[in-house]
Amino acid sequence: MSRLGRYGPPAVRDSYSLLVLNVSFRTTADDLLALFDRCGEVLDIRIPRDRRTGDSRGFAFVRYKYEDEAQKAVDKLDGRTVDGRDIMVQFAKYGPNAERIHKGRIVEEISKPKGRSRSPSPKRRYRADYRDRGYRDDYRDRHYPDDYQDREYRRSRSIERYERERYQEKGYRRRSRSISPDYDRRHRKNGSYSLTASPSRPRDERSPRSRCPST
DNA sequence: GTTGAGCGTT
Repeated sequence: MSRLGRYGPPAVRDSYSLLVLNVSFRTTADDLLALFDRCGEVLDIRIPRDRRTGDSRGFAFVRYKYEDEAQKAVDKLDGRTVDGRDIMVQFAKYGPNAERIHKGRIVEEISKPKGRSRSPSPKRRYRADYRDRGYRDDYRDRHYPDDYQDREYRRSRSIERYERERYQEKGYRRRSRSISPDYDRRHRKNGSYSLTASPSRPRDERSPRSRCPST
């Protein structure tokens, strides 16, 4: 048991990970570090990115060293507005937290009645969904776990809507031979609109306020 | 350029 005091890298069981949801897509780990570091000793912050696009998925993982600091961060930073979005901080289902954490969702399976009519997956996703959206066979050819496809499916929903609206809008413009004068003015350089105004944003320095006051 | 329920890399 005694490893001469050398425990190696910080194990997960020795740290407490927090899940930060509702994070803006452009929020980086550095931004979160500036907030969470004030509440305690942050070991590391990881922001999972999409394997295809590489963009942030909208959530991050903040790993604290002590539970009391992590709990304080949840109580203080939970609901705080970051980058224009109110983030949601809660314990992640990982490490020692997964055994005790009841926030967000029930991890235990005791709430699963067997006698009652079980409710299987009401929504069944076929690969046709991906093909319908125009995805290549390269992606569906790979064997991903159900969890992975589930996540990808949820993410693709927003993209699907965006592409659909964009396509419909374009088709409408195309079909419409006669363009309304408003459209012409909007796309005409003569009509200076605020949309093309110089986005000179004053670099407002961040005010280092102690979000987590010392006990 | 967009979107918004959730659980992750070495």
